[in-house]
Amino acid sequence: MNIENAKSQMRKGMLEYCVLLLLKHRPSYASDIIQQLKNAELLVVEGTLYPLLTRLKNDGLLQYEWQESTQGPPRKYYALSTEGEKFLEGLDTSWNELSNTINYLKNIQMITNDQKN
Amino acid sequence: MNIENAKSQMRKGMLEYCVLLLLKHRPSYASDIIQQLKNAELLVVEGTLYPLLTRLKNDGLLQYEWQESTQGPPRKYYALSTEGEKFLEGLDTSWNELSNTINYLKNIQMITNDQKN
DNA sequence: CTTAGTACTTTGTATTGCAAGGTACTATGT
DNA sequence: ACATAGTACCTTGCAATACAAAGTACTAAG
Repeated sequence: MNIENAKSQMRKGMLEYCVLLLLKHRPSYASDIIQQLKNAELLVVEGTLYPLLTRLKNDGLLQYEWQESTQGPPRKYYALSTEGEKFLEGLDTSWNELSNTINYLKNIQMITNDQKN
Repeated sequence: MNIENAKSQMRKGMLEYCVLLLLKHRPSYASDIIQQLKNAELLVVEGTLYPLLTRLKNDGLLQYEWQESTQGPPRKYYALSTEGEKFLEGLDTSWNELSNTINYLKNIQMITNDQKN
């Protein structure tokens, strides 16, 4: 166990949320998403992102369309579907709950001892 | 894919952090930890927590000692080791970074387009 | 001695992040 | 025409881990 592994585990599940947040803002293709996440200091690699995008598409949360590029092969632009937008709202709630829980745990000096010994 | 699974994925990796936060506050035994997390609205089951505690102990982050109970079998009280306290500080940093990243992604209206098209 | 309550443990499965390697299209230089 | 570089997409195999489910063991009460 090292701190890098722990950080990696923390990112698990959050990536999905982060990708949907990005796509809500703007339809993008995979390499662009990786670059944007890098800008946000969240490192992701291709082997992680492509299967994730495929999963989300198969679940009906994303749609895509091919677009020509002037500088290379065509790009697959992903965007949120209506269902994806609703799903993202659910993730927002989950994130808020988790965030509140952790801040609560960080701040306790004493948990009310309301269970029997 | 459903929202419950997504929430479960979000918790991945966070549980380790939450358990260490609790144990920093007060040494506890497994059933007690489950109860405390439940109070913090983070549901965990035995099959998740026991292997986690064993992992953390094998990695030298936790110590434990048996204590008699007046109401049943003896309990294994876990507490942070010195190394565990240092590790927890690292997780604090990771949490802050991840939290900042997500809040950033939630708030962007426009990511500066500093990569070429 | 059976039953209930508490506590600890193990096994098997599904999910998913990631490293590594592969395919394919376009542009450039020779 | 051909090689090389750049960009983009995709797949395979492995490791980590949350969870359901089932099992073991101790204590107390009837």
